[in-house]
Amino acid sequence: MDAALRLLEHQSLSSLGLREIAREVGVAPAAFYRHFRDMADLGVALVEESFGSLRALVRALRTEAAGSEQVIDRTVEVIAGHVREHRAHFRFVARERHGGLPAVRAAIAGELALFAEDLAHDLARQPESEGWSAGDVLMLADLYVDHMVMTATAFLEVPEGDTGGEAAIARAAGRQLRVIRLGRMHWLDTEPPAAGA
Amino acid sequence: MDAALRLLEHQSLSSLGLREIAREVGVAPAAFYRHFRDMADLGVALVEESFGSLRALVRALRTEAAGSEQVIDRTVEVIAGHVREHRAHFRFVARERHGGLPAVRAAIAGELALFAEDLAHDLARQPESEGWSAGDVLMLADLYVDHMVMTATAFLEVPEGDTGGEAAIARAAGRQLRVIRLGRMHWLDTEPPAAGA
DNA sequence: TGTACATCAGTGAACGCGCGTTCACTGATGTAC
DNA sequence: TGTACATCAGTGAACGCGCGTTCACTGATGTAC
Repeated sequence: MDAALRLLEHQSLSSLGLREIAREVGVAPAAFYRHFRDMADLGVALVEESFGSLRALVRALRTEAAGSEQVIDRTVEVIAGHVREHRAHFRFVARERHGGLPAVRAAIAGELALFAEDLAHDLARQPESEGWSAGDVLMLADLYVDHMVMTATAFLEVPEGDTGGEAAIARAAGRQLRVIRLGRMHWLDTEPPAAGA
Repeated sequence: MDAALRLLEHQSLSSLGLREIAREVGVAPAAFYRHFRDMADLGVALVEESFGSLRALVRALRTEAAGSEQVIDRTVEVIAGHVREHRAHFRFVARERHGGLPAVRAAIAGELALFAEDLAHDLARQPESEGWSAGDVLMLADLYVDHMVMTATAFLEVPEGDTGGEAAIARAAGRQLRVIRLGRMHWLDTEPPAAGA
């Protein structure tokens, strides 16, 4: 799996060959079958490994004081740090999210949906969500998750070690999160409190 | 190009073969070279074709009355309509945005940046942007563009003809745009008016 | 109006190559008694 | 403690196949004079 991840830095799963991986590992092609049925099988395993480290990210954010102004900067910092440390995993997920193999795509979509549900659960318990319908909380969670994905992707596009580029993305992402937070705070100003609940 | 687009519905460009395209067209493999140098060349041509129709979308949105509440629903409708009519193009762009071929990725990133700049220009002329720095307007435009991309992608994930699924995504996207719009309206409440300008 | 030439999309055969997959096998490690 | 057996990762040779690319070619269409 490490060898595959290494090779996937510069290509997508559907163009990666089983023999290529075996060569990188230094092993006969047939040895591949001792571990995976086919490439889709490998892909799903890589998705699981990738989201394992993403869950660590969620846990880290969960322990932060929620709703405060400074939590926004911490959130962006945590994402930046995780992307930096798990570059290959994030790149793999970004590539395969809309990539070629349906099984891999489905696995990623499932993990992201779980992610959004967890976040919705956390958001619902915050005082800012008083008066919000469950559907609206999930909508907000989806917006946050989408934004996190876009931010992580933006970090990936910065060449490794370019701290200036990273800082620019962090600044923009932080301001965007502030826009969303302001919108959240004023959501009930215009909507009737229990609309759609 | 039409044949390639047809074949790209179920796979990514890097796994698509030149012979496969020739077979779909009903032509000898060598005929491919009369039109494109290689697959990356084809990919870039497809990106240009795809964003040609996207520009029509921008123009359509530009003529709408800006800033009003109802423009949000119209925006989502227009995106939904364009995705429905140019499904193959959008799917191609979504796939290759982070896909395997660097030339294709670069072409897409360039088009999206142009797209965001255009939108920033439009936003800057709206009364709601009074007191905003140029950087903040571009940040907002990026947020809108990212959201449009996520929305278009979400529409793609709905099976063709599932109007119920489409409506659910349209509803969620509209509410998310309202959150962003509320945030935009209250942006200057907390920031000093000319901050960072 | 007719003729000579250029352009251009497509042909079909051929090439060498790397691919995924299969097979019976080897040898090391773990387990039961 | 020793023996017999099961498990399991890896081997290496072989297979048929489809790939990208090249080549000299054909025939239709457009253009110049």
